[in-house]
Amino acid sequence: MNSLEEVEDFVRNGHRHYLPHLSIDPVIFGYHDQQLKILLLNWKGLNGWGLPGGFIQRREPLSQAAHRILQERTGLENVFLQQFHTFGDSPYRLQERNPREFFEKYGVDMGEDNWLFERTLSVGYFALVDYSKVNVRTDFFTQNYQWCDVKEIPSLLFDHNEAVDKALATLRLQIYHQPIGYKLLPEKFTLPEIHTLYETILGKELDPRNFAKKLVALGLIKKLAEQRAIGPHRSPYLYQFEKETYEDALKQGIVHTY
Amino acid sequence: MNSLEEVEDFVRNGHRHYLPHLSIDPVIFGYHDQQLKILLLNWKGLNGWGLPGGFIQRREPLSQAAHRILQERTGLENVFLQQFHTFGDSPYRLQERNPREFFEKYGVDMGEDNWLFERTLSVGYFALVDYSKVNVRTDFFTQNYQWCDVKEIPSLLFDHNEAVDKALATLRLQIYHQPIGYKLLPEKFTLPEIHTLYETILGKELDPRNFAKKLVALGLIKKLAEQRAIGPHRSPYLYQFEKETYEDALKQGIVHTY
DNA sequence: ACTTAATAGCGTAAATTTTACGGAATAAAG
DNA sequence: CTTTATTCCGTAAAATTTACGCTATTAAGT
Repeated sequence: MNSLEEVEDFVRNGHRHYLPHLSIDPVIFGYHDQQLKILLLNWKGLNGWGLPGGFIQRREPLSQAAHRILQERTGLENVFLQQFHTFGDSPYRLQERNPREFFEKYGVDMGEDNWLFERTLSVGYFALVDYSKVNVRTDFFTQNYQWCDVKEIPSLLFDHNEAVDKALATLRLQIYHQPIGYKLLPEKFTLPEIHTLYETILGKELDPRNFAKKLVALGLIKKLAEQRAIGPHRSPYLYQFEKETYEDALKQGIVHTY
Repeated sequence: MNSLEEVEDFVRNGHRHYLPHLSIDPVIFGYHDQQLKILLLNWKGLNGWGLPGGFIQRREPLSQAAHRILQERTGLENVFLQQFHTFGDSPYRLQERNPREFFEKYGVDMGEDNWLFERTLSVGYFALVDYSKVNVRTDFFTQNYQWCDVKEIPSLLFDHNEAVDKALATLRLQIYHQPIGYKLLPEKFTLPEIHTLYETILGKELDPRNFAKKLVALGLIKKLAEQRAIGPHRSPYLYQFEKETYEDALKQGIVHTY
C-alpha cells in the first residue's frame, strides 16, 4: 500500500474487503550475530513501534491470510508460521491511539464510525525465518523497520508486548517439538551458533560439550568437512541438520535436555 | 435462550450485540468411569452433534466471553479454561448447513443476508471440569446432550472434529505444564484413577508401579489414611494433590516421564 | 471358614541418561 | 614462538528411568 489512492480506498472501503474486528500481527523471529531478533515496524500514523500486521480478506482462509501478510511484508514464501494465541482481552485496541490527525494531514477523512476505530482482536502467529533472506518492504504506513534483539524490546503499540512475550514462551515450550533450530539457522552452521541459539531461547546455560555430544549422538546434526574461519582462534567446523532424523525426533518430542 | 421472543431477537438483532464472524466453541473435558469424555450438544436447527458454543459480546474481553459461555452451558464458574487455537481455514462454516427451514418452522424469518449466514471463525478453548459438578443447561437450540468418550467421538458439525482433535493434542503436549490431573479428578482419587487418566491422555501404557512411585517421590500427591471400597479385591487408598508442590513443579515443567 | 480371582502397590536391580569437568587442539595477534 | 581465545573430545560419577518379582487385600463362591 503505497499510493495515496490506495490508502484512501483502504480507509474508506477496507471493511468491504476485510473481516472487521480481526487482524493478524505476526511475530517474525530471526537469528543473527548470536542474537534472537524480531522484526519491528515503525507505524507512522500510530507513532510508535509495533509488529507488522494486516487484515484477513473476507473469503480467505486464516492461515493463508497469515502467509500472504508475511509475504507482503518480507517477500518470503513457504515460511514456517505457527498460530500461538488470539488476543482479545484489551477490548478497545485502536481507540487508545486515534490516527485521525495523521490521515487528515494527507487529506483522508475517516468519518465518524470508520471501521478502523472498531475493536480489533488479533490472531497471533509467529514465523521462523532465515534472517539473511528477508527483504523488508515498507509502505505508506511503515517507513522504518528494525530487527530488535528479544532482550531489548521497547514498549510497543497496543498489546504487542504481550504478543511478543507469549510468542517467546511458546517457542520455549515447543523447542523440542518444532523445527526451531532448523528454521532459524542457515543451512550450515557452527556448534557455537546452535548452542547460543538454544541458550537464548531457553534463557539458561547449557554445557557446550554435552549439548553438542547429545545432538550428534541422537543423529540430529552431522559434522561437515568444512570449517569457517572466524576470529583469532581455532576455526569451528560446520554442521548440518539431518533432516529426516530431526523430523522423526520432533514427532516424538525430544524429551532429553540436550 | 428459551422463549421464542428471545430467539427471534437473537436471529434478527444478534449482530448488534455480538461481534460478527466470531464464535467460541469450548471443548469441555470431564473424567468419569476411567474414561476421558467431552460434552456434546445436539443442535436442533443444524440437525447434528457439535460442541457447545456462543458468541462474543461487542465490548466483552475474549476470555471473559469464554467463561460466560461455559457458565451458561454448564453452570460452572472459575473453571480451568485455556485457549488452544483459532479455527478459520474452512471459510464458509454456516453456509454448508442452512438452518433457514428450522427457523421458518417457528415463524422466524431470517431474511436474505442474516448475520448467522456469514463466515465465522471459531476461537477454540478447552475446559477441564470435575464431571460430577456439571449441570448441563439446554435451551431452544439444544435439547439433548451427552458426555462422549473421546475414543468414540461421532462426526460433528462444522470443523468441530478438528477442534476436538487439536484440543486433545494440546492436552497431551501440556500434560506436564498444566494442572491437568488436578482439574479433571475429584479432590480425592485413587492411584488407578489417576494412572488411567494419564494413560488415556497420553495414549500409551505407563507402568503403574513406577508411575505411582514417581508422583509420590516428587511430592505431587500424598496418600491419605482412607480407602475406597470397590469391587471384589483389595481396596485402593485415596490420594490428594499437594497443591503447592504440584504448582511449582508445573512451572518448571515435569520433564520426567512419570 | 477356606479357596479363588482380581486387583493394589512395595521393593530391588540393571540399564540408560544426565551432569560435571579436565584438558588437548587450533588459529591469529603480538 | 608465546599468548590468548575458543573449539570440542573424553571420562567418570550421579541421577533417573525402566523392568519386573512378589506380597497384600478384598469379596465372591463353595
